[in-house]
Amino acid sequence: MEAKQTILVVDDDKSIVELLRDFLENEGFSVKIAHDAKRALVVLEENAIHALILDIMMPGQSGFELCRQIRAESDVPILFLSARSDDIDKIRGLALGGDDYIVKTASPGEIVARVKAVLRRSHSQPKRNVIDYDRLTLDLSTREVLLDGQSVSLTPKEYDLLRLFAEHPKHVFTYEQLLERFWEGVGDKHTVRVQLSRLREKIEPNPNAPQFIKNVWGIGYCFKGE
Amino acid sequence: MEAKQTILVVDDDKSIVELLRDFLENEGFSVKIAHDAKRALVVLEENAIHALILDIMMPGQSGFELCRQIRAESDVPILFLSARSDDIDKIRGLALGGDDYIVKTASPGEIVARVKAVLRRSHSQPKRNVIDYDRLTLDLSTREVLLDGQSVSLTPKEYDLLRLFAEHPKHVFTYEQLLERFWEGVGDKHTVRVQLSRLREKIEPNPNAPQFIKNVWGIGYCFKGE
DNA sequence: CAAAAAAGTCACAAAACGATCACAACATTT
DNA sequence: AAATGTTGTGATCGTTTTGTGACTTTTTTG
Repeated sequence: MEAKQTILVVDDDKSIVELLRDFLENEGFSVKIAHDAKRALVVLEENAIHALILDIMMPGQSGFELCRQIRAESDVPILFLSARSDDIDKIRGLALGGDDYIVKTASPGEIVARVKAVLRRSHSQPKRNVIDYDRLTLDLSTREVLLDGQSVSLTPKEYDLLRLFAEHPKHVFTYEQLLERFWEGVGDKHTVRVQLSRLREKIEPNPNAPQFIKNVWGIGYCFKGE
Repeated sequence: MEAKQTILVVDDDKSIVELLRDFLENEGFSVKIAHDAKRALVVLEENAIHALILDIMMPGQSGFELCRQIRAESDVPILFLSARSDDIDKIRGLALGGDDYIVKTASPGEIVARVKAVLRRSHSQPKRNVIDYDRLTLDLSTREVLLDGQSVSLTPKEYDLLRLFAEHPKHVFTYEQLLERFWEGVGDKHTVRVQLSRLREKIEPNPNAPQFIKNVWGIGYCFKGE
């Protein structure tokens, strides 16, 4: 007794778009098409879109940039589409807010399954804006951070960093990725270290033996959520 | 049923580039051009490239060096292009990460066939980010290494070495190749031995009788994955 | 079997890396 | 404009990693 769900497919490659449209319509989805980022935003505005499939590589504005723009306003599930699966590690590292990642060579069945999976997730969990670990809690809507129930006041950069880490536990972020994301690519590893040192000072029960933000030698940092 | 694949051709010789472009476009590939290494990296960054054709001899940075740089971040198939066929023997075994080698005098048909072959190979193996042997597991995205399920902490160099070996089981790497790849060509065989000794200490169940990294007398080392 | 060459191990020093402090530059608020 | 808070840079110190030399063990060869 469900209404038809609408998926927006964004890719400049028409053959891929057609392919995906076939798969998805066969499974009972309604499909909208956009061939570039600008058009995608328009379609998104004018239709009730339940999920997006987004090509990373597109002429003009990239899928990355588009994702960021969409995320600024909406939490609609986004699936990234990439030609090469080794891109996917890089994308995960960038933590752009994609909900899943598909390789273009994936089978029709797999693609449809992934789409259904993110839809299921987004339905059952109508947006969680609190990240909760044993002792540490982030409220994403108010930017409030609690350590053992006590409010901790973080600067903007500290909070943004912590949020990225807390949203991706166990993932190793390289210095380069962090610089890319928080310092527009210009800057020094040292800057990252100092910033994280200050963050630890505030959120680590014992900053000398960090529990949450761990260093990975020669590479970068990683968040451990128990 | 497949999307257009994009090939990046890197060669300073414009006539060769044009020739290759014609061949490949005739076969339905999309072709990008770069005349030097620097430009190639930019193009690679900005486009979804499915394979590279790389001239070995180029002014400035050589094809070797470029290949190494690319391999540091990606597993995109690389075909080397050389004027003389006797160069090619030298290149093979250098373990630079090239996937095939073409002589410049090869026929259009052969070149296209080679390109298609590497593409097929790279597709059928959708690039795993976990390398799994019976007792040893590498997670390429988190750089985590497990021995019998137990986490092993490796230094950056140890991990990089292990990864190379684990990715190319049964392949014999000479001291020279290892020095070339991990020590920028400067260094001593002794350094390699010590480094591998330390690595064995950590990953070999019995370091006195190595199971994974075996020595090849007088030549170098080799990884046995059962 | 002995000598030579290659490989392995250990210990120590040099180099690279990470954490922290202090201070200056910059932005924000009042 | 002063006060306050935030962020980047330089200096310093402790830690981890890595290269080198001395020494031992193993393998090859005559």
